Amino acid sequence: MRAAPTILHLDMDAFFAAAEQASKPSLRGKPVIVGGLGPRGVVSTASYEARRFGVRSAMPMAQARRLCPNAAYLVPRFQLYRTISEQVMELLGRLSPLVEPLSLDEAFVDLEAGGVAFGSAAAREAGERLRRDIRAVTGLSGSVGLAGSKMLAKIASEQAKPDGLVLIEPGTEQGLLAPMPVRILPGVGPATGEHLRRAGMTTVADLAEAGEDELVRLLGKSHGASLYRMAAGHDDRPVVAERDTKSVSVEDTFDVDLHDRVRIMTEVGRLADRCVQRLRASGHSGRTIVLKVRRYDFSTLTRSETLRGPTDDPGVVREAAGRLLDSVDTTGGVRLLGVGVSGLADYTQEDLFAQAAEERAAEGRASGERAEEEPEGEDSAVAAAEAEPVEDPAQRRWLAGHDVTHAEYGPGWVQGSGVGRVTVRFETPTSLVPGRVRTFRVDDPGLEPSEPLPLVETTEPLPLVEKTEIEIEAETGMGIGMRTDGTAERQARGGTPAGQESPLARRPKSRSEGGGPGSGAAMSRP
DNA sequence: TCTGGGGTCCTAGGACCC
DNA sequence: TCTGGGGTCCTAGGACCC
Repeated sequence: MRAAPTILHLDMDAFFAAAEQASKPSLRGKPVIVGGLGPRGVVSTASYEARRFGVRSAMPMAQARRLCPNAAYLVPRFQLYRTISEQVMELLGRLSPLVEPLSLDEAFVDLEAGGVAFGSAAAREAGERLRRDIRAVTGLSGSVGLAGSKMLAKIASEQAKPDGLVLIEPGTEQGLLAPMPVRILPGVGPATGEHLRRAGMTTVADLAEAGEDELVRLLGKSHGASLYRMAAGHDDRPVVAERDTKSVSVEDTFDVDLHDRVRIMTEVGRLADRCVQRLRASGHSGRTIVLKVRRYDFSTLTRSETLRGPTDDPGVVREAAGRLLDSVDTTGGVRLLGVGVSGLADYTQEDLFAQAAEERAAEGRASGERAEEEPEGEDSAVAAAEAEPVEDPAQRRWLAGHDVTHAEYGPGWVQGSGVGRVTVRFETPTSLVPGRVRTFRVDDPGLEPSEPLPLVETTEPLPLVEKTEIEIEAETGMGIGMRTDGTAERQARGGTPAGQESPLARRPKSRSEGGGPGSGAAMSRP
């Protein structure tokens, strides 16, 4: 707990929905709901206009449609959000080297470490300037909390929403915290909240009065002790810039439950391949393979197997996942399947191969031999992706909200599609009035998918051009959490030999199917 | 038309080892 | 033929967060 409010928490307002409104003038001031549009989708983010109807994050989409039938329903466009996020994080980086991103739309910044503020006045000024800069660069609003600890900075930004700034003056924390409901404390979710309520504790003051021993007795040593400290306003957690990834996983919820054992095994194989692609893209291999199965009744189980050493071989992960599936009873039907890898090691098998090849090459030169190139087998995950159905113009999916360009009418976005037709609204982020709507056949030769356009007019173009593959990954729900600059990041940490190609750079431009319902939906809690 | 997808951390029991 | 006490790894599940 520091004596000055120099920990800043930034939270973008209704981030996904706001980004869509910024890029689609006809949606400004209207309810917008971003999330999975399939039968089992949930809301990722609702615009403030939609929240007035009671729509909330994590709500089933069917319920949102009942509450707010006239909203615009859009599928998330992660590449757009990621691009905006990078711009925002860049602005944060100017304040301090200590920036801790929590998600695409949220981060802590240590202003003292950046030397930009050591007292209240300077901190407030930095926060207001940041909000202005974010609006100027992205066209979006963010809320800022300033306090002497992470917990309070986050509570402050929550109070500042939307589009505001709240500074909690050190010394006032206790009085502020005491009457608040326990749920505002980090680590108190539905289960703990209910647990505490049954014990007669509903406010932070109740927790502080109960004492540490009582909370430890109720919630266990670690949870109880940390909660007691939080309730007393004590939070010394530092802002941490870099965190090591601990696991990589992918999962799919199916529109209808799967019963056929062969189909289930096929899906597990596909998930294993996708998981390995992501694992490699992140520059890791891993030892423990995890299979996740959610049954028809929503009961969820996991099975795991730890290998003797780390792998990033899709065949190995596939087989392990398959063995794990063999031990699971799937009668009754399967709603969700997932494959994950944990116990990560820093280097990919590719790197190890490359190192081994280099060593052999060195030996070869010494003995006058020529070292063999590593065979192509390493890319079987990519090969599997290539084996996906080839794009057929008649089969193109026009996802609601995605950008398109028409040869005659220019840039626009998909407003909806069905029964062989696709409806497009022709407008851009900088259109002054809502654009005109036209309907085409889904196989109209003049219609093409296109990249998101910059939200604000800039002197320099946004770096969107070279990210096509990632965009496609995002559409199919495969790109979540993947950095577009993974190689650069690793180089910055000295992890990648100079000149080595990013795994992403070799990814084929296959528009793989399977972006099922809600695939790609991620949370952006308001 | 009830409940997504990607993570993190913690607990607890059993195996195994010293 | 009573039965010690860790430490660490592995597995499974649960809570929580965005």
